[in-house]
Amino acid sequence: MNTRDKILESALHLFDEKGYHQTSIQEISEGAGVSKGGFFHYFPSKNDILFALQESFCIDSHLNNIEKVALNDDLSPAEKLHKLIDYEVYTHVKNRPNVVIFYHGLKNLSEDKIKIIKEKRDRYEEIFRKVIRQGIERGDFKDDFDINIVSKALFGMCNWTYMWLDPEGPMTPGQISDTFSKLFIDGLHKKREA
Amino acid sequence: MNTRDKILESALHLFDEKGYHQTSIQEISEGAGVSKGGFFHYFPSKNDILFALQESFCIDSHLNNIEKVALNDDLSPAEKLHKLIDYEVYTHVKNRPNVVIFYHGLKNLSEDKIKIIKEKRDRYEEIFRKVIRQGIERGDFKDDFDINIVSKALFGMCNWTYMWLDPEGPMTPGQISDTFSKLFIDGLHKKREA
Amino acid sequence: MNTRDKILESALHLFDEKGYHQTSIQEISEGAGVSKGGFFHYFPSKNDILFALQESFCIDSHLNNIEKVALNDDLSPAEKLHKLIDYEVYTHVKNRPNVVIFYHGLKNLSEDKIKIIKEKRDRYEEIFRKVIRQGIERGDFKDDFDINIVSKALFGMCNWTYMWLDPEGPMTPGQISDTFSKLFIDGLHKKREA
Amino acid sequence: MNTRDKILESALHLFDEKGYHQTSIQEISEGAGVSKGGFFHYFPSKNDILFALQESFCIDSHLNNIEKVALNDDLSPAEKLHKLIDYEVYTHVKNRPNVVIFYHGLKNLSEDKIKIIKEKRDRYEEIFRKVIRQGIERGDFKDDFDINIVSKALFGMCNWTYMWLDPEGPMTPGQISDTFSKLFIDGLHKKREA
DNA sequence: CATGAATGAGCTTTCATTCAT
DNA sequence: CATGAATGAAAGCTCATTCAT
Repeated sequence: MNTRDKILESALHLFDEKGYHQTSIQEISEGAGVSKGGFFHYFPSKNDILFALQESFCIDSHLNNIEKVALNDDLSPAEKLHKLIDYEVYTHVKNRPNVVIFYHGLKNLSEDKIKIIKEKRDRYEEIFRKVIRQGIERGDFKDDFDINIVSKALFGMCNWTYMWLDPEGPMTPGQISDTFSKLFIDGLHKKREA
Repeated sequence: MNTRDKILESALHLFDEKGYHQTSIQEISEGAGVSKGGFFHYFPSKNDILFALQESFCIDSHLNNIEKVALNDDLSPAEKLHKLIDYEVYTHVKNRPNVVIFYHGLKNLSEDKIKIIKEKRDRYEEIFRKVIRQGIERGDFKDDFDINIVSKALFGMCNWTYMWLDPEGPMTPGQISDTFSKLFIDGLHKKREA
Repeated sequence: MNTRDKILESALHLFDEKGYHQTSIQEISEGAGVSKGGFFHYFPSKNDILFALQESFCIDSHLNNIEKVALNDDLSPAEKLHKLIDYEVYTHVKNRPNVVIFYHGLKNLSEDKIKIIKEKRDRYEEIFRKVIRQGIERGDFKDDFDINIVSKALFGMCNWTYMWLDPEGPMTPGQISDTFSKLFIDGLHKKREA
Repeated sequence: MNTRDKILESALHLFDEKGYHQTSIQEISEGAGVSKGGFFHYFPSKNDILFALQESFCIDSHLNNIEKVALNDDLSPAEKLHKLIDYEVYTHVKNRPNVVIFYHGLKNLSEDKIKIIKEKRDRYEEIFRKVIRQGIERGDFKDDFDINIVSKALFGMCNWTYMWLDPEGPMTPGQISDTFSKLFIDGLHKKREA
């Protein structure tokens, strides 16, 4: 691994553990085995490394992955949603540090960088909303919901995992996303009237 | 309002806006109309004010309020849950600054203080879990769920609101908690087989 | 002398000796017998102390002093000029550090502060120009000169002293300003044709 | 232009614009189109480039040029002085950056280098003093002046131009040196008694 | 010749905290 | 009670310089 990546990795874990502002460049450098001056050889400022981390995580590959699911019309909306929830929970568990930074480091970026990240985030959410919309239009899902609130509910359920889920613990992402899916999709489905 | 409370309020809003570490005692003092030296008359350290805020929010009144609902056996588990979700969303919207500090300021406290807060938080969650358990035992709710995951899903849905809900915006807490309740409780209910 | 003044004095002499940028706040503080933190108790930034020095020197008392000479019509323009040159040289020799900062520290100030200082400087020069103009109008001085160039020549002659005059050396300000006056005023006077 | 000269030129203009200490080797290198490492191939340290600039300007050609004037005995002392003042003002206007560095960069050199430069500067001034001495000895100039003060007055007048003269402005060096010459030489001449 | 990675010392500034008054 | 002077540690960052390639 090259020095630049060592610095990125060191920063990633420290930002996750202690937060952006509580992490000093001193610590990042030490963690990467470089001098403080060395840090600035690769990143013009502390803020830039935060942005680099945001970008490296919220890469388009994630968007592509979920888009592929959303466009696969061999699947029903409910099945799509199940897969998306799987993907979401799995990604969160496997990339906890990135997720924490993604959601809580945003406010430490400059206006224009925030805009860039927020746009990507919104394109991401839109894919979920679209699938829910499909389910409603097909008559599978209840039609008296505000799609926006529903999607926020879904993201809350999934994203909150980083607050309580111990990646070293016994629960697997699969168990969790199964429960989430059943709960959420059943909640969404129209009741089958007797 | 006495000086101590003025300091607490000033700190509360600054911690919410800028975060604990990004807020200086200088600013807190100015916001409260005291000198920097004055601050230390009321709180032995910056950290103590954070703890004071945590305690003042997670006071037992909240616990009492939701316990009263949980113990009111005129209500079915589903009805109880609806009321609890209402309470949760409403509390979050009306006390956003406290909530933010409650969830994200925790890591800035010392070990022993963290323990005190976490215990209260767990007693709170236990009330929700108990109601869900009642619903399962009564045969209303599905019985193939891990209660812990279900309650985490519920809290995620509700707590995440502070990440997206604009208290000045057009959506009312009522709208949101209604959607959340319907979604969640329907998801929980056993399907009525045809 | 109070702490603030000690800091100002320490800075004044260091800025003179080594220049603004080559002087660290560390050194200023040490020279004043304060901690580095103490410096910032009195001045919000390094730049502010430079401005404070500029202002404390280019106070209006200087302007008033030379204006009094310029307006005293018991004196001929030549006599006024002699007195002004005396004042100029004397002030420069007695306040060398201030003068150096006044002329060479200007570029380190922010735009708006530069403007404030430059205005005062121009009001100062205008008084000299006015006296020269009087001499021309009275027919004492040559009338084929650009007053602006003449006044710049005068200031060059006088101000350059800080580059070569050793205040501890044997030459007195009086000697120097006498030579300057005779040289300059004779050069200005119309030749008495034979 | 070879790389070494490109570096020198880049440094010259940056030192003039921003001062020696405010200019980084980074900037000099960029301005010259070399890498930072490349800089150190041509100059062992930042200070050496300053000295190189001093030397390259205060080269002996200037000394030779004015010496030629001083030794040309077809000219009267007054005529010599006029030509010297012309040369001085013209050189200053055409080489402002060098002049600034020459006068204000001196303090950033080491003791021994300062000595070398100061000696050259003094040989330069001595030529002016010699011409003034000739004028006195020939009975043209007043004999009650300290030659040293007079020559400093002359240099002050001429050198100060870099503080106020805009090379892009409307005034030509010729206009200025004419005024300076008339002013100074008339001031120096004995009055023609009626 | 030339590069750019890497260093270490130093800079300005912030800030929680102490303490004499 | 309350102030504000004063401190010391640490922060983010700059920069001249060295050196392996």
